[in-house]
Amino acid sequence: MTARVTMRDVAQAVGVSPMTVSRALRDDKTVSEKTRSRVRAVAAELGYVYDTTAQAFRTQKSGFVAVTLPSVNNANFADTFRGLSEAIAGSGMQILLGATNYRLEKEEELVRQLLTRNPEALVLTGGNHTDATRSLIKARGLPVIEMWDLPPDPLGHVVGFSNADAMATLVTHLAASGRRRLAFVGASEGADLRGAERRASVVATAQKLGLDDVAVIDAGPAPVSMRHGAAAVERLGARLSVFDALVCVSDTVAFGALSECRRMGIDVPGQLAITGFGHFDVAAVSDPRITTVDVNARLIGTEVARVLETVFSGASAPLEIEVAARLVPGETS
Amino acid sequence: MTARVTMRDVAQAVGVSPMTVSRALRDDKTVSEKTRSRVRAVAAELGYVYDTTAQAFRTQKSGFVAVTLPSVNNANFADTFRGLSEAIAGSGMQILLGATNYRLEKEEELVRQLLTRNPEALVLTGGNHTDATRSLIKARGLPVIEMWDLPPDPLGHVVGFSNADAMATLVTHLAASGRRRLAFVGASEGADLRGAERRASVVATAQKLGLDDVAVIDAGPAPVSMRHGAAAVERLGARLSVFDALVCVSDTVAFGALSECRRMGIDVPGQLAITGFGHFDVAAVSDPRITTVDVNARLIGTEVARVLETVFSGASAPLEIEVAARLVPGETS
DNA sequence: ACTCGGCTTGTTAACGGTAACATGTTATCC
DNA sequence: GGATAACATGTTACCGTTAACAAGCCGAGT
Repeated sequence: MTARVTMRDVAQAVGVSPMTVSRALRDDKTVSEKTRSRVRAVAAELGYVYDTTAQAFRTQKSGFVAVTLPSVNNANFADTFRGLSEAIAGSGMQILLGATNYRLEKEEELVRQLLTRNPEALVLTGGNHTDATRSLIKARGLPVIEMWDLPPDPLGHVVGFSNADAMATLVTHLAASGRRRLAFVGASEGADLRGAERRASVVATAQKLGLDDVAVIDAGPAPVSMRHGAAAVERLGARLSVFDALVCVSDTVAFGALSECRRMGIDVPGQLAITGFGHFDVAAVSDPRITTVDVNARLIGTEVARVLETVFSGASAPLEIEVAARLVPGETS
Repeated sequence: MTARVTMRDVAQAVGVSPMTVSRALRDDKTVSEKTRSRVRAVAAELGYVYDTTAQAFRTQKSGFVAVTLPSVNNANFADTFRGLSEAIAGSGMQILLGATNYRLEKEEELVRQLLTRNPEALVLTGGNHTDATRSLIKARGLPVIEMWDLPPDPLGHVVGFSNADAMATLVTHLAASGRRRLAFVGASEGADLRGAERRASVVATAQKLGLDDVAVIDAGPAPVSMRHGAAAVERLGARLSVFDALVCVSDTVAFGALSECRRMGIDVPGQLAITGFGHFDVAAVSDPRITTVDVNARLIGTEVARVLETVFSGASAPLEIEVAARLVPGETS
């Protein structure tokens, strides 16, 4: 294995100083066109590969944006990630991704790890963090964006929507079409915080509208999947007839519930309404189509990218961008 | 903004040399227990954050494993990613992720970019790469793993399965249950290479078994989604009756097709069989359950992690690990 | 008491770039 | 023609950490 080719080698081959090579490769306007092209050619010929690590070290700018997501295995978060990656690509920033598995302690560990890489900004999902996470971040003083939520006490910038408001709209829609006996199907207490917010909102809105008390059905630990939704309905069995609407924490759960209802011969929406959350493909394609809430996951990503651009170009005041979440009526309600 | 806290500061506060701090923080056994704990305490007190960039630079080991996936927005690849991340977490390696959007040129650009970060290993999806990508990688001489395929001429290690064999099994299964007029629903030519392999295998196997010539139905550019599957069936309309089986490139497409069939009142599997690929949740939960092929996406990830461990502990010969893909009969065939 | 070896700590230089400043070189103007 | 500006390139030092080697200290063995 031959030693790696550095700028020094390229410089020597061209007959200039390493500094000139550095400038030529970075499109610094002070190098002559002639020199630049010679440097480029020689660099390619020698198989020179730029060392971003060295650059990051010297300039103290890593070129990284650290991002934490609860899970990549979720079409919504994956959409956000994609929107963010694609929109940020042009700026030369690279994403350093970590998954928290819906756990704040894992998030803390992750943030700790990510910070050692000197990211130039930090993007977190949600507005809930351990105290240690919060102080770590504050001490570091780097730009932070919280997304997917509208935290009451944000760490910095925010790009999100109100899970509570979105759910309230959904419950109001159900009430308007005559549903009164709601059950909320979601993850067990604790883990999924946005899910918990949705649950609380369903309970509160139902109360406000004078509906029956909402039954809370535990579909298992977060992240709850299609299988969990199906299993929850299966476990309910005949007791299902007590309800006239299942409000599910996400479209995946709703789809699982819907499929199981079909197997059990329950008429949706005749006997039972089912709603989801997230506007996943499965909700739009399934038969019947599932009533859901479009949270514009991809847009959240691109908006985060826009905030980052603003921040990197030297912005000051924390931005708070609210992304519209809108009801998407389907055939299950 | 106060200047960042470095090892020098910690050293000064403790009254030792930076070297001792370095050793203490890295669990070098040559520091005394007393010194180590003092260093730890002071570091925490001062809010010292280890600088991995500097370490990576000095040691010429980045601690990164570069990974390219066609898309994160695909439950299979997301599973692989998750399996890999979780299995690799203990080794202290961090994943640097990039998405190719199913395009080899994008892969090349990505590899080029990732290499500037000095990854210690490179994990690529599939065995197809541009010539430039291949030579870039070979020149660098770092460990490579190709996954999700069994390339005839691998760059290094391999963890995958034969898309062709898996599809052949599926077609054989259809033939055995009397289906003879197959249509393959997949992405347009060119983009999705594993999809193309599957298509070729369906065509070849049908021929070998003496079935009718397979119709190839273009559902759109990769990645093909549920919506694409539904739209393709909708476009076919009455012409659908020509076939007795739709072999779809993935479960998402199959689910879209299935849903549209239901809307159109087509009896599945009575009039038409539908098969998918990938063993996504949606295939297992939908009613009817979709016949599919389980490719063990998560296992691919964990196996890749195992290969990496082997490589980092100084292995030599290229490993080729074949992951079993198995038929999962459902209710749609 | 003296030597030797093991344990713990310190010193030096370097990893590959680039900011800041210095210097050389060529046009431009009166 | 000489001064001045505009452009092109070079020099120096440093970013934070650690490998390699040097050195101090202490107890055991003779």
